[in-house]
Amino acid sequence: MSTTQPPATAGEMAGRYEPAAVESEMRALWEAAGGFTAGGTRAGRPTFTIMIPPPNVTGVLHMGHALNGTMQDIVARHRRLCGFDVLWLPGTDHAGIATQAVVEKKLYAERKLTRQQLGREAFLAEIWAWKEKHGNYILEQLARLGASCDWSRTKFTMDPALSRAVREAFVRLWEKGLIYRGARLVNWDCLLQTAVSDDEIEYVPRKGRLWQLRYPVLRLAGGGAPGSGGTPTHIVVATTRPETMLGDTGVAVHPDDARWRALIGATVRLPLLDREIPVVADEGVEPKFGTGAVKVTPGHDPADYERGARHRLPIVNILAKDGTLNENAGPFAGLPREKAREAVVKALDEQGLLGKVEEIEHNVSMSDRSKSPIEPLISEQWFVKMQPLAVPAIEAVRSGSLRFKPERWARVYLDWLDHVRDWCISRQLWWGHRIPVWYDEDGVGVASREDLPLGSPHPKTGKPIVRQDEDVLDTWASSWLWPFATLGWPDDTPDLRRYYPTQFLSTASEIIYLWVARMVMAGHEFMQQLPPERRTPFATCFINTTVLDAQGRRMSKSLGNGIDPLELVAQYGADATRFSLVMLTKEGQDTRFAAEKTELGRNFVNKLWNASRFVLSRAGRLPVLDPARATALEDRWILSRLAATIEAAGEAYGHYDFNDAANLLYRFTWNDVCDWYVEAVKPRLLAGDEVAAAVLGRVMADLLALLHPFTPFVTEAVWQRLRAASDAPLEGVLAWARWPDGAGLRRDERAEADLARAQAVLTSVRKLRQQNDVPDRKPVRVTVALPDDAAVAGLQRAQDLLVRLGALASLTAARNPTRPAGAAADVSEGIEVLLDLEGLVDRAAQKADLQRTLDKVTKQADSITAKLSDESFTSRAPAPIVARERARLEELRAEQQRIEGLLAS
RNA sequence: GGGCGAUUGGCUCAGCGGUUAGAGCACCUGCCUUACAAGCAGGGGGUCGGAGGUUCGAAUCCUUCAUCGCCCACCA
Repeated sequence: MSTTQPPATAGEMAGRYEPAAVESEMRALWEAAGGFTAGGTRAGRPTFTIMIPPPNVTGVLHMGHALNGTMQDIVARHRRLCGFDVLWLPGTDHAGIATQAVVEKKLYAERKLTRQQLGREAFLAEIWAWKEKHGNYILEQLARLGASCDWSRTKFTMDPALSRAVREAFVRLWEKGLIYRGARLVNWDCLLQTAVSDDEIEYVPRKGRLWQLRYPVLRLAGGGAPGSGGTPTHIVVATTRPETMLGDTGVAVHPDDARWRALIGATVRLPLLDREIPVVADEGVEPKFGTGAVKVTPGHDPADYERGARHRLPIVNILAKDGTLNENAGPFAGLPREKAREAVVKALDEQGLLGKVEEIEHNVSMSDRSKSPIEPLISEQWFVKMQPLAVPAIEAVRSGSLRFKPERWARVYLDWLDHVRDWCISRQLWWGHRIPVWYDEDGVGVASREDLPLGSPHPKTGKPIVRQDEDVLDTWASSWLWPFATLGWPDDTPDLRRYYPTQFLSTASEIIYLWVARMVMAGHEFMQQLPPERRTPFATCFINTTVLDAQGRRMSKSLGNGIDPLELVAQYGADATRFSLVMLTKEGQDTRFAAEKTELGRNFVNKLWNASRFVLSRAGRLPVLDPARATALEDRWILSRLAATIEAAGEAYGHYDFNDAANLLYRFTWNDVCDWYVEAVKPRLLAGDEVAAAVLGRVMADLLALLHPFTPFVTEAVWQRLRAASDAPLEGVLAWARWPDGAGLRRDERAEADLARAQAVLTSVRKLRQQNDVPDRKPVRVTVALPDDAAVAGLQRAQDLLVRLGALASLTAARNPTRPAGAAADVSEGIEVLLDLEGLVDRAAQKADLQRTLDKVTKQADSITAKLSDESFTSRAPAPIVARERARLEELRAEQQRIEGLLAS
């Protein structure tokens, strides 16, 4: 084998932008320049803070993260360019259940060990070891997308400082009486053996059965015998979970239901256990469903729990924590719930107490985490009273200290807060913040900021402490403190004072309840040293769109339809991935995405790269622009367009309208700069024209800054090259440069109109060339007829440009020029363009084309004529609108005449 | 059962009361023009889901229907 020099890649040879090398080079450049650490030399400036929604430590970057990270980075980079001291703080969430599950699985796969076998301490050590090894993976992935986070301030929800904050918050709430422990019906995950919150369950439609069970009536309300007066001897209830009948403590019917009214107040016998239970009247029963009679199982159904409470029915719990039936299930004790269901049905059937059985589709509640069915179960849990915390969180939106974008999400937020329920914060897990409550021998609990060693005296009772609560806190009990706990709270740190509250939170709609609302509550509850409007943890909550697959389905692991953002980065580049996402993502609108769509961004980045390559290689030194010397039409035009673009882009960025900003910059870059300006100026540039070079230098520098938030790598790379070639005093690193201020630029309406007219003429010329098989570079004599003197003058100002770009032998412009015989003709915008072909014209194609234009114009003219002859329009529409229609009609008439003239000749 | 969103060229989406409804992709034609074929030039194609209404004027506002999607809700 012979060794050879690595050849230039095919891509480089062909002028293709190759992102991989540039990206790592630029990251190194930023790193060398000090990285994106907040404060430092910018300590004197106004701050702009973004807290990353901490992804799970177990996480792997998916499209949602990529989109969210891109949005935050766009804002961070834009604000940095605008001169702010930007802190974008990164970090990860310990994600209790998810992480514990990952490590448990690994432990079992590798060493056939369960966590119980290992014991609490050793198991936690395993998780920490896992976290140290893999915990930063997702942040590293984000960095590859270009995220300009302050990596020196990276936080983790179980860092000692954050853990301290969690404990402080718990104790404060405890002291205010907002934390209580109680036996409540919770959503029990039998697989993970923990409670999960309402927000962590989902309803999945499943095929099931609706069984009718017959409970014998023992005696009527007044003590009458069953069946007397024609009353039913049995009450028939319908259920999808027959095994829960073992926990029934009543039967409910609607008070107005004629079928059962006679049984209200009666006592019935609960079969199998021979318990006597009452029949109660409850408005909440839907007579039309099932049999109209509902078994009431307060221990195992949330609706029944409340119904039972209304009628003071006792609660019987028949389930153990692992999902098997307990001693209250009598003969069925010890059976797993599925087996118990069969056994109960069989037993009832044997006693002739089973009624109709129907196949139905119904919603089954499933645990988000384990995907196993949720069993509502009474258990002792810790709760936070939410009502008092919700009040200021509602006020935050009402007063405008918190804004949602799109605004409609505010209602979702408010609706939830209006009906907020107490938050079950205890989890029967090991991985998480252990509940800081200690008990004495009588079981009297106390919350404490400091650990209470076993044997030490209980601060209230004085009796020795015997144990700490076994449970840990819900993960959200740490992440709701994220906006300030990451800055050092509860200590009064300089960071906390400087960077709280934050300005921008970007997240997904799914966690408005779980996270956003709770952070606002926490901000108002725990940051009371600040005035109320400054307690709100973020000024804007930006809700991202959902990235769907090409068929419009959610991307999910189980469907396998997800796209790995890093594969896009590898294939198309980080800039291309980011830019494509922004171009395809309109605020508030879900996005259908397929990998190929990244070509959009890749092509754009490539275009930008090549345009700059051309300028930098052909222009020589780029002098500082003196706007006074930029007198050529194309120069005045592009500078005017630049002025307009800076203004519009600034506006769009400021309003977080990223899609608008990207579209606008795309068009300016591709159409205005590349298609027109660079083409117009090529000969000048190659001839060493300094003004053209200076204009290009200015346009490029400003454009790179405008695009930098979207495509940081390529813009930085070009900036570095531009800086080396330019006499302008450009900052050393684009990432910390200044946002274009438009100095020396102004809108030039006349230049824009002149150029638009020239573009129309040129398009006609090119069209005629193609129609008549005239090669692009063969010089042609062109005559243009224009509607008025102003247009004629305007076209004359564009003469040089037209001759150059259109390869014209001559250009004649007048209102009514002499028309050369045998010319090819085109009419558009009231401008008639004639190409002198000395009779070599394809008459048929010509006529067909002109006829089509004429039809269109005639149709429009007719519709305006009708409009103008309508009295109600002319009298009621605003005068300027009517005048505009009149003017438009005149133009159309003139155009009609021109075309008719051409068709007649 | 409520709430929200969507329905615009073949596809994916902009436009959200006022001239001729736009873009990218795809398509047709001609071009390897020394920045870019991941490109250049030119072109064709939609009356804006259906029906009603408001208005001088509606893709844009209102009502209603249809279809699709998301969220919330204790129909056992």
